[in-house]
Amino acid sequence: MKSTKQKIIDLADELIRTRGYNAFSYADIAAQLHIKNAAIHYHFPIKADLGISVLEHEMAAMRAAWQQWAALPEDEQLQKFMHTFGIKSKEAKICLMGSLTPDYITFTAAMQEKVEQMCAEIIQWLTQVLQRGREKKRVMYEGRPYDRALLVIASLQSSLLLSRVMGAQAFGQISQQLLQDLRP
Amino acid sequence: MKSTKQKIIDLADELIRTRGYNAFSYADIAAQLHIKNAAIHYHFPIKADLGISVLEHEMAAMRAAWQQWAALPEDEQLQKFMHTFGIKSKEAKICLMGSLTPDYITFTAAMQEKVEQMCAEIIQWLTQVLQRGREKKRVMYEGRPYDRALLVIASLQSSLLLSRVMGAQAFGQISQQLLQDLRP
DNA sequence: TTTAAAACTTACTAATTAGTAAGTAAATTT
DNA sequence: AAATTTACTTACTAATTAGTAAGTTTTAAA
Repeated sequence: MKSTKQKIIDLADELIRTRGYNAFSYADIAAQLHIKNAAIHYHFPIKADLGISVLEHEMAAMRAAWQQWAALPEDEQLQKFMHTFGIKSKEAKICLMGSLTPDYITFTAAMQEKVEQMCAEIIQWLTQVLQRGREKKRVMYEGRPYDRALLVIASLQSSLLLSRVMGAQAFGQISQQLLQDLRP
Repeated sequence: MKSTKQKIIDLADELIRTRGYNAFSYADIAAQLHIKNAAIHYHFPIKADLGISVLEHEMAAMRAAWQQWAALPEDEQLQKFMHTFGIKSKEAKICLMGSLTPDYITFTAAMQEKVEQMCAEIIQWLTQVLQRGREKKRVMYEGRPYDRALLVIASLQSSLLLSRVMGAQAFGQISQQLLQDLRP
C-alpha cells in the first residue's frame, strides 16, 4: 500500500509529464486523491518542494536502471535507455527534461538547480556509455562523446514532444535514425 | 511605428519563448506596454486568439525566409535554418515548437491545430530540402527524408531547451554533430 | 494508559487569473 | 459637421492560485 506522500509524488509526476509544471495545481491532486489541499502542503510546503521530490524520485529510478544495465554491452545499454523513452511515448507522456526545461526560468533557484543536476547526470551517463561503447567498437560516431551525448538526449527528448503532436510513430522514426548514425 | 496590436503579438512571442504559454498573463503584457488588461482583450478576446496570432506571425516570417533561400544549394539552406536557431540560443530563447509542444494538451482545439500545422509545415520544408539535397549529393544520410527531417528538427528544438540549462555552447555542440552526420 | 508526534481537515486569505460590460476619446467616413 | 467605427479605459466578476493557521483524528512511543 502506497503512502499518501508517494501517491502525491506519483500523481504530480504524471501531471508534470502530461500538462506541464505550471499547468497543474494542488487542487488537481487533492481532487484525484480525495484529500484536501492542505494535506499536500503538509508534505510539500511549497510547490517547488513537490517538484524537487518528483525530480529526486525520477533520478533514483534512473540510477537503479543504470546499475541493472551496467554489465551489458554499451550498445544494448543505449537501446534499453531508448526503450524507456519509447514506453513514455506510447503513454503520450514526455520526459521530465522536456517538460521542465521550457518553464525553467519560472522556477525557484532550488528547483532550477535540481533540473540542472538531472540534465547533467543523464548527459554524464550517456557520455560514458558512448565513450566506452566506441572504445569497444560497439558504437561508432565522430567527435567528442559529450557532444554526441547531447545530440542523443536532445533527439530523444524532442521525439516525445513531437510524438504527441505529430503522432506516436515519430518516436520510432527518430530513434531509428539515431541508432543508424551510431552503427559501427 | 508599430501598432499596439503588433506590440502585443511581439511581446507575447517573447514571453512564450522565455516563460512558456501557461506562465504569462495578460497582466504581464499590460504592465510592460503601459496599457490596460482590457485593451489586450479588445484585440485578442481570449488567450488562445493571441497564441494563434503569434503562431501565424512566426509562420509568415519563416515562409518569407524560406523563399529568400529557395535558390541556394540545399546544404546552405540547412545551415541558414540552423543559424536562426543559433540566434535564438544566444538570446536564451527557445523555438515555439519547444515552448508549445509540452503544454499542447492544455490548449484549445483551435490552438492545438495551429501548433500541429506549424510543426507539419516545418517538417515538410525540411523533408524537401533533405530529399533534394541528397539527390544533388549536397547532403548524405540513410533512410527516408521525412524521418531524417524529424531527427533534425527534434535535435534543434531540444538544443535550445538544453542551452538554457546546460550553457549556450550546447547549441553549437549539437548542431555540429548534426551537420557531421549529414556530410556527404 | 497517557503522551506525543504524525497526518491530516476545516476554514481561511491575498493575489492572480482570464474574461466582460459599459463608457469614452480619437480617428475616419459620410 | 454629424455619424460611425476603431481603439481604447474604467470598473467589475467569478474562478483559481499557492499558501497558512488552528483544530482534529490517527498512529506510535513511553
